[in-house]
Amino acid sequence: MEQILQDKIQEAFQQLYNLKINKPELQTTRKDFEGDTTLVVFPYVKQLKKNPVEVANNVGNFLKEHLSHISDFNVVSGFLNLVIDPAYYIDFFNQIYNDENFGLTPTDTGLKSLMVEYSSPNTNKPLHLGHIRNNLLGHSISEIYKATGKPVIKTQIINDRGIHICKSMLAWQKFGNGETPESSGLKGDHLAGKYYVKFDQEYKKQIQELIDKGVDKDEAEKQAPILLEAQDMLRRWEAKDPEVMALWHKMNGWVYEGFNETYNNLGVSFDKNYYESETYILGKKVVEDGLKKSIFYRKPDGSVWADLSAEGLDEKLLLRADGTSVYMTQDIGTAIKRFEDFDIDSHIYVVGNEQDYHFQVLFIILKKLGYKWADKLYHLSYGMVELPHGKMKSREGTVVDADDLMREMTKTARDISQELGKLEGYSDEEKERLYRIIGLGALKYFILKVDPKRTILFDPKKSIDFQGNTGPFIQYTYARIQSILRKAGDLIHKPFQLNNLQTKEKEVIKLLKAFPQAITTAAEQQNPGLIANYIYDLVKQYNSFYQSIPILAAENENERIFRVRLSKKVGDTIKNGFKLLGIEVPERM
RNA sequence: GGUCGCGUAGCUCAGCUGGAUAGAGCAUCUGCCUUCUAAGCAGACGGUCACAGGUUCGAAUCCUGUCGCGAUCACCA
Repeated sequence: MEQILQDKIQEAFQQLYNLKINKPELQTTRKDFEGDTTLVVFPYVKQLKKNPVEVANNVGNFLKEHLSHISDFNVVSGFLNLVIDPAYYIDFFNQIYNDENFGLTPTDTGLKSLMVEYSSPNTNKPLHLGHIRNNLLGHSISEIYKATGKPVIKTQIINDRGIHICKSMLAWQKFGNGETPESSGLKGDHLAGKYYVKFDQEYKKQIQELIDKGVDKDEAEKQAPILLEAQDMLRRWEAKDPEVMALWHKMNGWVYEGFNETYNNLGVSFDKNYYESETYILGKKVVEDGLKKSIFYRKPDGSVWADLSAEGLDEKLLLRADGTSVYMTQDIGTAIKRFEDFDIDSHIYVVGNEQDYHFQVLFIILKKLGYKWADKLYHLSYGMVELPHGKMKSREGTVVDADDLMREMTKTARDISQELGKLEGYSDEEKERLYRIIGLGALKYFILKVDPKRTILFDPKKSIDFQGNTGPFIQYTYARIQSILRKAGDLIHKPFQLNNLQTKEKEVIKLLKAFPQAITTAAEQQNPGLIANYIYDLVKQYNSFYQSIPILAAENENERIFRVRLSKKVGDTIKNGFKLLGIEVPERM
């Protein structure tokens, strides 16, 4: 329809004014004016040097005459408001009604795959609130891309090597007394985290002892025996000392189990894991090749650098003087390996905005190295999650743990639900499942609806609202629709004839129509919030319709059938849209 | 100091490829359960879109500058 209308408008200007115009942009008419879609004629008036009202009227008349679906029009200054015949909406609705997957493109389009990296944890401590935003964004953007027909491979890079890992291993070895997840009842990642903290405490104690003995602070920080031990352990790790390797495998195993539990609860998953311990070697090799080709250069001390001053950036270190690799080196290796391992043509990194510079540099270096996919790499950068009293600091104990938070959300959902007492006849098991769906729905929606690049303010005490623009509000609407469908019985299968629509119904259909566009735009902008806010608009519009005109109370059976069907379609769209956000939807609540 | 991002109602956020009177939710206040689920609906109150210029028929939106907040500029990851 849009297409036809645009063509016709071009034709109108051609015939009436002999003016060739670009594809005109149409916008939805503001609610306070009559009409469905609006053409702004100001841009053309300028070229024609004519009165805007006159031009708009002429074009309006032309369209009304030549297009059957334009039933009327009105002109307000330079705005031409076109009224579209209800039959058009009814036709459209009937077309999409039976398509359960309306708006979703199947993933067998033959397109090449997209790889999405997200989560990317360190193996020395559990996941926190920041990871939750990361995971939700990564998972959701993957689902959104799939919905546009692009196959997606989800991956994470597991940061399983380095001094921080040795710190928790060492502290466990020294103070752990053989503690295991089983013996302590702690999740594996929390156990590792406990000893990481233990290391830090011990380290600080030793520094203080040295300072008391008269050693100066900087020196004390370098000399503390426990730090020297950790550094020694790292050297032994790199030399593949069997004892250290055994410990490393054991503790990492615990951590992975813990992570998997968190991922499962959060509803995210990965198709392929990369381990830093496996990819950093390739990075070193590539950098050395680049050095031979003079893409990089060596400083007198032996360290290797990339000169990016031509790009307006700095010099960047790629290999230390002792030949060991840095973060950048590893990421170069990892990127190349991924494009070798998989038939992909693009790649998204979901990583916080504190690494904006890192990725800017990484992409330029890969381009310099001649990889033609380098300009198909994207950094989905997102803002920090801040707490009311400031930033999260692990040392100050102000980190919000991911597992705790999810448990807390479920508890809040339980408390509120029990207060409302709506779940009679449900088994305890069903109830618990529902509390989880609602609690996590609240959390996920709260985080995803915000533009990724913005900093989020998260107040754990107030927890999360269940009213207004929230996940549970939308879930509730879905549950109510299911209730209508149960009561409506066979009504839904009956044929019907309808010639006119209420204004609200038209609004709801317009929104349904916009669903595919919302998905495409969300994918392009890598912003799940667009879908979240789209669904909210739809639900809001639908609710206000539903309340003012009880669906099953219509006198005319045709109308009743149509309203039930419209409800079903709205329900389907909520379900499909929420799936893209990784949010479940309840049959009853 | 250089670079990047952000600044919209008391609070949390939409809107930003320039369009009509800048929108929601929370909070405060007023109505609505004999209606398919009131976790809802209708309404009221609330704004110098940080500030100052510029571009134009038209700017929250684009450009420049200023201020404020954050990130980054590591031989950490």
